Amino acid sequence: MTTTVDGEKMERVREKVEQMGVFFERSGLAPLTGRVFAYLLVCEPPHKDFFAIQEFLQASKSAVSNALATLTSEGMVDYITFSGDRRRYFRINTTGWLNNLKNKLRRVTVLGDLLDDVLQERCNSRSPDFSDELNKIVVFQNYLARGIDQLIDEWEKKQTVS
Amino acid sequence: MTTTVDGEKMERVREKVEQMGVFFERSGLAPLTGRVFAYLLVCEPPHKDFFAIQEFLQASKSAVSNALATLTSEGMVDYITFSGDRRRYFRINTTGWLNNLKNKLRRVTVLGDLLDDVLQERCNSRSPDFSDELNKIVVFQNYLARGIDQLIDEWEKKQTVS
DNA sequence: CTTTTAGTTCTGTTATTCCAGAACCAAAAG
DNA sequence: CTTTTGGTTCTGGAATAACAGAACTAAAAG
Repeated sequence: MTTTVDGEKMERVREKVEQMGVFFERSGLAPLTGRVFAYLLVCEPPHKDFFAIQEFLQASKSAVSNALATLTSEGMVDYITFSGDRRRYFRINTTGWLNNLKNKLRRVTVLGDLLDDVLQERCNSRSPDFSDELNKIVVFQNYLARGIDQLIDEWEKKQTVS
Repeated sequence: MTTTVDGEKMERVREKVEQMGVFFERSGLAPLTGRVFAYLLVCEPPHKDFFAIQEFLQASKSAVSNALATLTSEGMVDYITFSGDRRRYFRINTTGWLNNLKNKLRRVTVLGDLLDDVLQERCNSRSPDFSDELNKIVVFQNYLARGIDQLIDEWEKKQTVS
């Protein structure tokens, strides 16, 4: 029996998937890939087989397959199986995703490194004022990179304790 | 007189522009827009007029114009003028860029907020173990968001002192 | 061995992004 | 007022990304 309450919940889920889908899209995933990930985050139970995903998102097999392939290769999704059922039940890989998030955060060093090269090149230029301001940004980036690394390390320490 | 040394320097500049251009591209800018920004970072002196940019990047007027328009509207670039010369000399707006970087960093809260909604929806679901892991990610995100905010605030405090 | 199922890979189409070229505009110079 | 200069806006095309559909594969079921 499908009640009105279920229907409303369904509607909220759909909205959530679109909303979060856009977020993941903006953070680098293809539109459908983002929505697959979003769906796996909000669906109940939190693992779905290929067809259920395809059905919910009204997408083609190939698109879903590719989306799941990139997500699994990124470590953000994996799957479980149940004996006597050869379907794969895809789900969020929380630890993989977390590592992903951490790695992205640690990548704040990159800009600082690039700018460091620029400063090397600029060291005897005729515009020291600009170099100074650039240097300020380098310092800021390095300061933040260090800080973020430290935050992550501390958090990991806390995790191993508890 | 163009010496070999100048030529080598020029070559390094070109490489740098491509390299950094890719970086800015990956961080959301259109390819040419990224290279314009990269060029303004490495060029000497660090301000160039429209034609110089166009010339260096071998791009069309419209493309350069649009690139500069988006960069200025983002506050990452501005321009100076010199009396008796109606050209605009475009340059990196270091403070605007820094604000940009800060704002992007502060946006780490977004994911946490989105996931918080998901957890609300999940609160009486049949898979508390997954909810727990999701919650762990929410906590991590919030922890980091707070930490980053604090890092930025502290850095700003240091700046006002000196 | 044949068929079905679960999913992948290949091929082509559609949509979007990115840029070039030309028309256009405003201000300054002649 | 006309022309030149510095730049913007509009229009179309080429490259790329995202997806659909069909062909394909491997394993399981019959």
